[in-house]
Amino acid sequence: MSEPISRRALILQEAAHLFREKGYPGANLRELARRSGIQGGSIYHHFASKQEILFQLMDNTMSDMIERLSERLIDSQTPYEKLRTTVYFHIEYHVTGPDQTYITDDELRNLEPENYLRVVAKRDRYQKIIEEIMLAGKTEEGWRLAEPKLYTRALIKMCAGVATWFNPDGDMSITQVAEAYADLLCNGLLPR
Amino acid sequence: MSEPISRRALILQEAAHLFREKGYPGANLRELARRSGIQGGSIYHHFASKQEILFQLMDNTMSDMIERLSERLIDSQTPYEKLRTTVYFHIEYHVTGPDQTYITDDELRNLEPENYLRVVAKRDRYQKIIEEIMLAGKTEEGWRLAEPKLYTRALIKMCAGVATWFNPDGDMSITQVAEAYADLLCNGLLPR
DNA sequence: TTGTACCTAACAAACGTTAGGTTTGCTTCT
DNA sequence: AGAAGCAAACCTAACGTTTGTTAGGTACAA
Repeated sequence: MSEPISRRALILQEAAHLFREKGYPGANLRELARRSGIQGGSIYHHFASKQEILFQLMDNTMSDMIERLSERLIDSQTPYEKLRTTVYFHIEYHVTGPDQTYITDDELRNLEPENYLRVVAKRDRYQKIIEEIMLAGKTEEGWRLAEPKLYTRALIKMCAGVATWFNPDGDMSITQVAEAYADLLCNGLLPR
Repeated sequence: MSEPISRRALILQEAAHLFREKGYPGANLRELARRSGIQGGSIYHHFASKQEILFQLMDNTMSDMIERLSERLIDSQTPYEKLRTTVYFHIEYHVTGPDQTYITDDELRNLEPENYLRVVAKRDRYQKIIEEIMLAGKTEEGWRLAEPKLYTRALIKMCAGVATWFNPDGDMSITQVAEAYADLLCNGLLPR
């Protein structure tokens, strides 16, 4: 079945959780090591520095998001379908991997300049994918939007925000939330 | 005109800025003192601890938000007007005081249990105000929303998110952005 | 003279990081 | 098969620095 998780992967996983709990500067490597089942110093056998752990975490997540969203969009034809797919994906990805996505959305300020640029570049690529959908919707289906970039950001923020309050044991499923959010974006609050 | 700012207020202001820059655990009191024009230890003449600075910051901000939003809503009559007013206010408040609002939205995890509860209580009061508007819109104007709480959160997240990218020197004013966001919430993307 | 506002210097603890040693499992040679 | 070699994975103990916080003092205005 699934391979046994490598220690390196385990450290990254625990780091995501710990960084979300305490923030990057508030998390310490001894605690991270403990949760990963090794001693403090042994972290450095797998990573060169604390900073590298953060960078790998964020860089991996961004790559994964771009790849997975692109895959999903292949099956969608119209801009309308693509928009709904994107809303679904973005919410689902944030809710299922809340640690990774929280770090990636929120710890940019703690990246050293070089790492910062690389992660931001990937984030911009991801945004661009959604922006293109908005643009296509405008030209092909007459969507009512002046600034595609503006609404791209609105979509990203509101969908990412779901992860901060969503409760798997609550009375709404991810799909139901995604449906509701997609409806809001498409049709708005006012009656038609 | 405006009174000379008290040292205490200055420290809070600089703390908001510093905490946003580095995160609460990443910010240190000597740097905060330096920016406030005093020596490290002197912070403790004004505050009992680093934690108290964070709490005062967040608590003040939440109180201010509740008060100011309530004031603004007095002039609005219909749920429709109230919704637009809320969108305007929430965006404007986040864009004009990005340090305070960022901390308040983001540093909950670093509050000690007692402080946490008090700030969350105020945050919930703020949310409740918006939720009531959603509910009124549904019953009085037939808005299309199943879960008012759901859309309240969507509104809050997407409007707060503006502060992360808004540029006062860019080619859109706060008002223009607010207009666009309010339109999106009311009417959605699809043509009518 | 009394209290507010601040400074200086130090404390103990916690931090990221490093050096050097030990264990473990695999490969290679005889 | 068994010994020898080796690199990866990990441990232990320590380093220098930074951290929040405190104690005790000074300057000054009411």
